[in-house]
Amino acid sequence: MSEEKKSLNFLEQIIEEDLAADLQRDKLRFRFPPEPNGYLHIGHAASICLNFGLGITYNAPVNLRFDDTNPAKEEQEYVDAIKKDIQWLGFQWANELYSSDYFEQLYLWAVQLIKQGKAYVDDQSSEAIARQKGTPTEAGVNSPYRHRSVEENLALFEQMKNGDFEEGSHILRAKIDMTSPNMHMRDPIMYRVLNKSHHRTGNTWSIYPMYDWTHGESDYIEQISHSICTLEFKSHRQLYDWYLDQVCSKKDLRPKQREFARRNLSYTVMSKRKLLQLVEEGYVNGWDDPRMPTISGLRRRGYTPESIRKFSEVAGISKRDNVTDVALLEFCIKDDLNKTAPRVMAVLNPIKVIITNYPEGKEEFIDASYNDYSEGFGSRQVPFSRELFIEREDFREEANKKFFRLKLNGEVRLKNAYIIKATHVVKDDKGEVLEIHCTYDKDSLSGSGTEESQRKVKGTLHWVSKPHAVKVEVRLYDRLFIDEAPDSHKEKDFKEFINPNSLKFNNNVYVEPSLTSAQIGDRFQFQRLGYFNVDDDSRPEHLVFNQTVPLRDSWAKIDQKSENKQADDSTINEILALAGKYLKSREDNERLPLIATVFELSRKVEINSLLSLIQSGNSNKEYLAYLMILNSQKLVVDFSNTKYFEPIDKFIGHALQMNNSYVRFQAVDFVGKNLNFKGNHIELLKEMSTEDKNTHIIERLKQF
RNA sequence: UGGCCCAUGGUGUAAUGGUAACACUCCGGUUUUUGGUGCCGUCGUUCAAGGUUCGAGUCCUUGUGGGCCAACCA
Repeated sequence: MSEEKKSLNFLEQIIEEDLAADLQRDKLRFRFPPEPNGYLHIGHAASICLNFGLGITYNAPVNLRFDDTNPAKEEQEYVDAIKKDIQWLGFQWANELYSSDYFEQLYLWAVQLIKQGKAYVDDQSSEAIARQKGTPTEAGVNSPYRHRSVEENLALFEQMKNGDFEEGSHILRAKIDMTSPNMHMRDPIMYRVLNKSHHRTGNTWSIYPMYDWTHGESDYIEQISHSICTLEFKSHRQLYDWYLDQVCSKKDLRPKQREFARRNLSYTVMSKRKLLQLVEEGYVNGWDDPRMPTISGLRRRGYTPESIRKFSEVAGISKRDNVTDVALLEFCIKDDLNKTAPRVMAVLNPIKVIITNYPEGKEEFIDASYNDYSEGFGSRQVPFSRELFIEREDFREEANKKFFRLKLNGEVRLKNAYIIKATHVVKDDKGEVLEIHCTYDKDSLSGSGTEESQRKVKGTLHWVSKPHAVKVEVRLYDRLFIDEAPDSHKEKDFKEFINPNSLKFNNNVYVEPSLTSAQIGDRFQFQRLGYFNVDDDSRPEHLVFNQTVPLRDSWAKIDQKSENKQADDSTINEILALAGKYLKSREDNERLPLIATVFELSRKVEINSLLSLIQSGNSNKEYLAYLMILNSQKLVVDFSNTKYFEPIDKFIGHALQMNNSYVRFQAVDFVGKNLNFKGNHIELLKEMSTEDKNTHIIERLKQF
């Protein structure tokens, strides 16, 4: 019975307050106002899901309004792409509208303002106007044309409209206040002369209205109750309201602008200008390149509309600057596809297996479910024969018992098929394995119900029958940038952080024959590998798959660790627990013995074990533990060796900026003991030496 | 010599004066014919200092830090 009360974001709260005050529910109306000068991206999805979501929860209309007041940048191509993306996301607008629909009304209102002495034509150059405008800290001065007569203004504006003037020679300005602390109130431009053809109005106009003059009035015309935009428009609100004051009648609804923070995603850029740069300069193959954070790129990559809507929902809405971890987006698509994608088998890096006791020329068709754990997926027939492909990574001649896969004299289950045992290998002259010879247990067929089929074998491999296999192309993607926030570095161009390995082609992939009927856009889980979809470039004779996102691979982590490292694990876990206690304890007399124990234990830890950990740690506890281990190693390890220096240096850089003062102290202490780490963080350390909140840190910094 | 906005875990968001919560990430454990999924668990000085209050993440003041504002762009 108890219904979970979902908390409202601050915009929903504003709406609820308005409803509680005097706004009638049926007056609620929203809009999504893209400028058709680029493609929609995942940041826009936040706004789309917000506005259209509001429309759904309040059963209110949502208009799609193209903000097309600048004919120089806007194109029909973008209009079409934007409409397609919104529909694909699953939303339907009440009306498709254009700011340019209101050019006539806007013009009439402008004339009215001139007549009221609230707008004037300025003949100065843009440079002169900019100079008079002042700066955020200095007031502007009035234009010499500010006090023209109404008649003269009317005549000039008429000439502007008739196309009698050159571009840039005249503008219409609102007469507000050149000394306002808000730059937007310093006689803002309402109209400029632009002798350009517009994608909708053609050559009817040679004057075009500016954003501020257009947006609020368009909201008013459409009777939008809540005009939601991003935070950089906050300072425009005063002007938005001023313009509204000029035309709003008491009996009509007066729109309200409210702002929220735009959504940023780690390891990518989100501004249209930068995305356009990536497209135009060939860093990616178009707006819908699967590496792009555009809606069209994500769609081509294999993302579902549901996953993007879910992402927008869980990422939330607020007014704080943010960089959302791309892992959250990846979680959303994996979560969706895990429930919806059929499982099939594909081998990305094939090696041949010959089952020596399987009759030559024999083939059988095994009924394999598309999803073992969920109803309704159905099944298909998968061919099995004497020669198969498995992944090269799934075989080792020798391996320890943590390796659950195929090794010589070891047994493994072939998914949906038989248990096989590797007997020997055939190699080329370079010693590379060409064939793995195996025997199979003919009574062990999956699902046959025999005692042999129920045997527990530790590993299960995916496979493809060699004579039946279909060769396809697979495209593997990695993040486009190697830096978490590539455009946050003031001194550096964001393109310096482009990942050179963001796209890999693999033309030597074998898939099961059922996939020959796959259509463009179809999504699958390639068993044990990841989620893939059929790319737009795919043809029946040459199938192309995109890797949407890989499956979690916990083996990769285990495999990286040596035997030594695994022995270290328990020690490190112990230290981690102690570090947790340390953070929790309130008294120094609790902490001191903890430190002593940690240092004692730390000497047992090998530096190599630590290296892989420090690159993934992110909690205070982990940072503190790893720093204490590092601090105990001074005598044993040569930190100047670049193999150690680089990862540790990066780690220290992060640690110095952590909120927790114990973490910062340990990091500073480490630098103090190992001065070669000072170089890259010198600015930060200088700043800390005067400004850190913690006096112990400042004291420690004074020592070096 | 400015105006405005923001500050809660590694990340993103809740808590609407009354026990700081949820999700992701990370790290453990467990289940498993996907080393996937699922399930369980570990990890917090609410930026600082004052003030108001029986009680402050929340209200006030002052700092500090970050962001936005000087296109004939939106």
